[in-house]
Amino acid sequence: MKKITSQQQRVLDCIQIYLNKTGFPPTRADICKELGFKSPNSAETHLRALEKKGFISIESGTSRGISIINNDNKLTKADNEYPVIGLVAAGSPTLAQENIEQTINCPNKFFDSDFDYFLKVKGLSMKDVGIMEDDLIAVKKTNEVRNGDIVIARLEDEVTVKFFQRKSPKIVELEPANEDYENIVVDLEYQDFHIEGKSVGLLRKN
Amino acid sequence: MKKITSQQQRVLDCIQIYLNKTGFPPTRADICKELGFKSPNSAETHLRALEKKGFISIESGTSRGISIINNDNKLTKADNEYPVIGLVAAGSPTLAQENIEQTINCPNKFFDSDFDYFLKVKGLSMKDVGIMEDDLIAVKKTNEVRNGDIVIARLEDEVTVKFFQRKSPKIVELEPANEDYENIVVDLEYQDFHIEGKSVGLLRKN
DNA sequence: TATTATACTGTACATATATTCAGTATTTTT
DNA sequence: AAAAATACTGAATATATGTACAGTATAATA
Repeated sequence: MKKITSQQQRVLDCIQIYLNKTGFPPTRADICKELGFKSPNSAETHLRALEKKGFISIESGTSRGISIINNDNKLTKADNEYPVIGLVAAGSPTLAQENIEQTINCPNKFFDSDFDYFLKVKGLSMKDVGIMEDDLIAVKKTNEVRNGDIVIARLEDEVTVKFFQRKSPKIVELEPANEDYENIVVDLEYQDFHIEGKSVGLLRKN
Repeated sequence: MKKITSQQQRVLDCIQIYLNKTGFPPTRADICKELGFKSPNSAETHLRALEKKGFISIESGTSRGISIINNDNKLTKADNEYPVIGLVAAGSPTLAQENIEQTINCPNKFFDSDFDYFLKVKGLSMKDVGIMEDDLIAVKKTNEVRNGDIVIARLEDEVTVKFFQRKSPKIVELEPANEDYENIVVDLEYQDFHIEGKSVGLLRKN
């Protein structure tokens, strides 16, 4: 099996998550929507690369004709095995094999909304709302968030958990829940900013 | 679940077999080809009937947007319904029917220790360790607790969640995690005191 | 008995979708 | 240094597909 690139891994994860959520594979457009691509050909070329490397098979001329081949990896466990991903200082919290610390067996409808993975929290920037170090946040992958939502956001190469506040069409503010931390003002025009998802619940083991 | 007809069962089986074989659901035409129908509407009407009866779900306007709804709780044998008990100011958190607000389906080995019920938290006396109002504490019923454990204790008629500290054979201190609250010193000789259990985890829905 | 559900055929069409072509740019490999 | 792979945008198109409409016929139900 040839080496997979990080972007190709994101596409592969996207397919698996879509499958878990809906029961059928995504279209090229679905992948674009999920990962922020603007052309269906972006998804297409990634799919062809994944097919060439043996990670998926594609049925030609068939809508949603994608199937994941190597099902012995941890992503394709039983429906209710959720990966736990460490909140690393740099890079996105991808579902890449090396980022999965463990998996947790959890009912699919455990929280009020469905969700995609658990994120292990580092730091105390949200301690005033009871999010402590090593807590597990149930994250729903989406970029449809509202003001006041607790979001998992990537700013440049750093991933953080903060309150989301849209100040203007081009300005977003990330607000911590800890007086020792400052608000982060994001200028969407000049900074690389992406919403990974939002918190739909929390789990703590002690 | 309503009764399924033999033809509808054939269609349902066809979908499952197609899924196992290809990894994605069939189209109407695929079903027709497999079962010998000559009109896609034959498949369509069967699908609508299966949807109406709750066997499948169909995503409107979506190619191959069929997913089989499996209510097989045989896979989730290790799951259990755990009661959620409100933390009332007076009285013990008993498992009496009238105290159970709801139940939550949760794997038995969800937390590091087994547990007996969820306690819904009132107040903010433990906010500095991230236990907020309406959080659900997983409680293990026991009176074997150690210093520093988060315990659910009853003092006279009041139930609270606090840190446990044994000061002497007859003196116990209950310590909040909130500077606005005072430590509670308990004299076991003169006060009615009982350990209901200890916290082994926490669950929050938002 | 009237009505609804089941079980089809057959045609038609809007749109969902795969896929090709034309570009640009960067990185990796040979 | 050249070639190949990666990583995209954007437009265009053939076709794959869901789905509505028009019928026919039988069985189950109220």
